[in-house]
Amino acid sequence: MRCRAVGSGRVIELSTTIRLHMRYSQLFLPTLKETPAEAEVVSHRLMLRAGFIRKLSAGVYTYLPYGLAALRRVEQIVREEMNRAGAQELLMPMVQPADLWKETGRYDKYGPELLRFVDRHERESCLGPTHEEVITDIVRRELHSYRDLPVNFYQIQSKFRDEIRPRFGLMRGREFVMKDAYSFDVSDEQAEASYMKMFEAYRRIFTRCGLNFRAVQADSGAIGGNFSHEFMVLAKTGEDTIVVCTACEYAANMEKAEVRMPATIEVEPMLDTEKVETPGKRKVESVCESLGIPPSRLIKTMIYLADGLPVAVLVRGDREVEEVKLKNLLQVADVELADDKQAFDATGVPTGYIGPVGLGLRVVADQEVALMRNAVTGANQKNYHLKNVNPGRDFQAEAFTDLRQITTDDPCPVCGGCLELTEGIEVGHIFKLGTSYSEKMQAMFQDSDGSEKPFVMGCYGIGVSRVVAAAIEQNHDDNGIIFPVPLAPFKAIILDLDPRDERIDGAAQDLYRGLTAKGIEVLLDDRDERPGAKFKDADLLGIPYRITVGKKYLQDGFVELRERKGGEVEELSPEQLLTVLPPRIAEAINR
RNA sequence: CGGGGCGUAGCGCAGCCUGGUUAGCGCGCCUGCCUUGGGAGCAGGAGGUCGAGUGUUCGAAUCACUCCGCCCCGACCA
Repeated sequence: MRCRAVGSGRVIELSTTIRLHMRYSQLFLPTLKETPAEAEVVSHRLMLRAGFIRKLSAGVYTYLPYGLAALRRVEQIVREEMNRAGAQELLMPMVQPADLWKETGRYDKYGPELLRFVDRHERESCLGPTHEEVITDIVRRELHSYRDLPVNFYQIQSKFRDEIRPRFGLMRGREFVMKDAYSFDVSDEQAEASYMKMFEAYRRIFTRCGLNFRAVQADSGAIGGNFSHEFMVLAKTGEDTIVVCTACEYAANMEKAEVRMPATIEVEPMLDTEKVETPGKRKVESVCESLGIPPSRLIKTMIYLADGLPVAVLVRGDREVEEVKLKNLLQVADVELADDKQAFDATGVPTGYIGPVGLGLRVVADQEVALMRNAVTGANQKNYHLKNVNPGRDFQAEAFTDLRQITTDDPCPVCGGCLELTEGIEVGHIFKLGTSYSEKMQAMFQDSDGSEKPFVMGCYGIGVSRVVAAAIEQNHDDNGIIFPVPLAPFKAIILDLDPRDERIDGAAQDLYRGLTAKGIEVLLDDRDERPGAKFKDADLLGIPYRITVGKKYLQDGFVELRERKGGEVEELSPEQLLTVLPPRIAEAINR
């Protein structure tokens, strides 16, 4: 069987649709006036209040019709862009045999996040947290020739990861909807081309979703090169801190952001070391105060336990150690700041007076420390510090490298511009996998020269349900959600302020039919509620355009149009509204 | 898994410390009246194994122990 997976051939469209009742009185949309106590972050609170979701158990939620509709909006955009990029959709099983996972060694390695269980025949199984094994199995069975490549398969599916701590509603659930894609190529170069295609597709997806995001370089680790990116939505409640450059495109995870070595070196003659008494001065601040020096003249000595073994870590007094960088340098699984007792046990010196000079411990230092002249450090003796300490002359370190947290005072490592710190929500992650899975699973194809080669793989994830949460985190106000138009389940809502008044009700109904006929997804609030309740719900639900039919219509034949995200109320005749609104919505979607 | 906290009506909470009648309040829900431009008002009503179990006691929502569930903070990640 030969199949061309990518190409410009014609395709058929089978659209997935979600139907929502368009009359509020018929729609199951339970909104809440009060916030359930469990919800801490905005998106979680608003999703509960606006009737998106209800919790079944920790990290596991039911999507109610309105929430499902929002999810489908994101899915639709994802599908369109994945398809545009030449990927093909399939759907893999959620329950997977352990044997497959044992082939790659991940059955043991994956950890407790992988929910394992046995079926009635005592066969070991697991719930798929990701699908590299399954897709690689498919490909090795079905694809055998370089002529079959490249391919990229994706699915949109519920994943289960038994998270240590589910939190923030849909932001970190145990069950969540994910789009995962896997590419297979003949060579590294081709795989990189596939990667770039996905990078582009992701940019388009998140742009179309109306999100403010950045692609940040992620840990390229063993693979090397720039072939792992995380897509971060900038929002206050993000779980990661990221640094972004105000001048160029640079963005990086705080943990990984490289600090640029300062170009200028202070040239200052080295003075003789001198011991000074500093009784009771243990904090950087108090030492500096009593000696009359700025914290940048002090070398701070932190004792860490690296997989349980003590290491001294040096940074300038005004800097903070970045533990991820430290962990990577030391090549250990875990680093932890020693407490006072552990530090004393390791050095024989109370914390506050520890220093690198004559310290019988492993010492690693931040690169900046190497540039310091005549610095102050602990004297390794209670109540004493040393002045005029010089790296190289007075102590050695096994490494002088980037070990500290980047700050907004540092220049952008790419262009030298100014940096800003923001919180980010990771909504997508793409990386080049190489041949590790295909080799372990013996997934080979025959190349044009007749040789057998392992497929070169890439994998690409999007947290679809998380995108919905992120969109809300980024777009809300005190009154509720402000949906980006492309993600809004309904583009407009008509407030029928008095369904019992024939003229008002008639006008509302006419508008409803008129907009529907023009293909606008509109919600008609025909409930027997007081106006206040309707206004509140319309705001809470985040519907982009609100049309009010009330007294003003009786008086002068006008209905009101207002954008949810703010702005003026426009008074229009129903006819004007029907001509004005549809193009505006179309423009907002295609922007 | 470590640290902190919570579990009382659909939701938000009081009561518990100091044990003692029919366990309260607000919102929501039902009925009726009334009202209709930012979650109205009045009247009536339904709704509770007080998370579960064991113990202490004449008597437990209240005290003790065990378990379960949930939330928040840390290490993981879409």
